[in-house]
Amino acid sequence: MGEGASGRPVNAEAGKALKAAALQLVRANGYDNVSIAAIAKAAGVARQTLYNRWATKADLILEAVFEETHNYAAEPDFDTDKDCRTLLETFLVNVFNHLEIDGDTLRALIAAAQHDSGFQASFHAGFVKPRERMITALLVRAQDTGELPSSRNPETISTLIHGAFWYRLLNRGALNPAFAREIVSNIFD
Amino acid sequence: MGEGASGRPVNAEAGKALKAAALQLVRANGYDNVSIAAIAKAAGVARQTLYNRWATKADLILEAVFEETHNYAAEPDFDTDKDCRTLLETFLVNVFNHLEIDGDTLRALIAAAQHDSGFQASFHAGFVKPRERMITALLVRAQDTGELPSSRNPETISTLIHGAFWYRLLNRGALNPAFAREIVSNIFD
DNA sequence: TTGATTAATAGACTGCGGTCAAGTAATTAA
DNA sequence: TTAATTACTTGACCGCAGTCTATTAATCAA
Repeated sequence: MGEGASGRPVNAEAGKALKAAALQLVRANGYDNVSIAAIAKAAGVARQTLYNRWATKADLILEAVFEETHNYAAEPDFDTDKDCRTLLETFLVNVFNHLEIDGDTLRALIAAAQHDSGFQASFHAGFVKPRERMITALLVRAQDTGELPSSRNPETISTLIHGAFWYRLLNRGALNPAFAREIVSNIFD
Repeated sequence: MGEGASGRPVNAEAGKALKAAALQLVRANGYDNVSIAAIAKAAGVARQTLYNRWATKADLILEAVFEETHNYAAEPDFDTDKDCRTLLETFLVNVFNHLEIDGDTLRALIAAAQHDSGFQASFHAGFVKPRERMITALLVRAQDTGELPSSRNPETISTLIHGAFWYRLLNRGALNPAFAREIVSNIFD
């Protein structure tokens, strides 16, 4: 057993090239206008190599587009003396901002999750659940500081917040700072 | 000009048969497991006849599944002396109930709207917008009766309510009376 | 060097949604 | 009866996601 047991070693470059090509093509042309074949061709790799690494197109795009998202500005900064209300609002503004780049892709991934329960599971684990936890944690903290009545249920409020965001996204409504402010105001006022 | 100008008349039976077959097959097997060809075959009609009437599979299913929904229990009953809070809660419970039949189909239609802007438009006009208006009207009434502070924005609250519902639906969470109660409680308490 | 093992390639294949074009059937007007 | 018009049928066609199989390439162990 052990790591590199035997056999031809995996070409790490191929995986990187596929993710890079997928990212570039999808952002340029939109999820539905980019074929698996085109991504493989742009990466200079056989189509089947792609399927060796990811089960579906959606799995590849999820990883390609959102592994870089983990880096910049995902988690809200807990180590400030700002109040939770402000923390939440700026967090939402940041998320909404990023969606100007990847909003269309995210819409396509949510759609893909609806007819592929395998992808649904990884999408939920890799995207949905972590964001739910961030907001819930922030709300719990708001209860600690007394900004939010302890009678409210943080999970439910988290659902309300994410729901508003998904609803606007999927119906192509505006996701701007004003909307972030309005959500926050409805939670805290 | 005028109605039946000339030419072979439309066979109304064909349209009905297609909707009936679509309804039955989709509820039995799920949206993604029913092909256009299967629906046409079950209706005893050519595939092209289907495309004479509807632009896409989604358009047909939307009409087939939700024309009967217009009938039973869509609008909340405004002519009672119940308070708006109760009205909203029972309305939500009714909607959630119906989703035990057509929830999967609705998920598929929301997904379809994400990669077809033509269908997106008709789905929004025929399904999304009417329901938004129902809830908004109910909330305005709640402000009239004083149940809801007039400082709140009914449109935003409507988005929060629908969003929570969509979020649960798309993430396959439970849509039960307890959730309806929790939503209402977060709006009115 | 030889074998076993695993990766990568190439290409055929399936089923799907949707389009297109040619032919046939049913109706109205002349 | 004939011509025009419109609906319906039939079957070919396209591009796509995903599967399958046979072949070739790279590595380790004997």
